[in-house]
Amino acid sequence: MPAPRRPTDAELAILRVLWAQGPSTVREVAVELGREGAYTTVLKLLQIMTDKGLVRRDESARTHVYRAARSERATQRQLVRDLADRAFGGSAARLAMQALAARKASPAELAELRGWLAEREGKREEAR
Amino acid sequence: MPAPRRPTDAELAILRVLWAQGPSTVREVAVELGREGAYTTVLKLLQIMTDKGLVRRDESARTHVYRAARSERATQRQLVRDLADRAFGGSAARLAMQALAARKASPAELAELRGWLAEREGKREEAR
DNA sequence: TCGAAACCACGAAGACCTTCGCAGGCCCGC
DNA sequence: GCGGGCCTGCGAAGGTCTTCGTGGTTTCGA
Repeated sequence: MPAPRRPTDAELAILRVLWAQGPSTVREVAVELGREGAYTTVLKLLQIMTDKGLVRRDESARTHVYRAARSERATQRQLVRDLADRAFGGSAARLAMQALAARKASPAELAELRGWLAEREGKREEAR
Repeated sequence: MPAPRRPTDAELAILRVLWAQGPSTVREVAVELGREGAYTTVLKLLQIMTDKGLVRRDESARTHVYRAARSERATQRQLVRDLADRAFGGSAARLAMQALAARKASPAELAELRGWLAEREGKREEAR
């Protein structure tokens, strides 16, 4: 694969449904998106995404079933890296700080983040 | 302003030059981008960005001077919020953690981040 | 069996992005 | 004064993204 292009907005919306619901038919995706009326639009997008390798299609049944080709985490990491490069001089840490400044995080999330940092700190200590 | 659309890749590249160098002419931007040969492309982009309100143009001299309309931080926050909504269910904290996992941060950056978190912790303590 | 419903493929339309060539105006050095 | 160089505006070409209509096929129930 020659460097997977970053998913577009519409593609990402579909991927989110697939990640949340698991393998789904066109109709299931359309319903979840609240776009049941635009069935063929969703279908076309899924066809394009299949060509791009963003999703895989199971054609064994008459009604095809689609699933995301890459995991949510892997895609998130790609998007984050991309944004870091385009707008933060490649620095993920600066991106992280702007993220926390841009939007309030719940106490639970902050605690998780602190824990994550503490663990990393521990590893650095070990390495000495 | 009716919600400024997210800058495209080419626009962001130009904005980065303007943030780094301050108000600049088309040529200065083109040179910094290493695209002096594509002068009119840069010019066109700046004209479009002026129409969109992404940059402001000083036409008092024959050679126009452009400057970013919004600060780097404000734009970064917008982009981060956008990405959080599109790919992280709106959670900035999860975005931040993925960012740190996706790309190594320098010790200095990690220290800064820890300090930032500690400060926030302090504020929460005060608030009690 | 037959018609409606559901499904897929395809193509085209319209919007945006990016690129670049060309034309016209201004300014400076010779 | 004039030619070359630099500047801007304009428009069009080519690509991608998103939307949707049409048409053909399969399936299922009355």
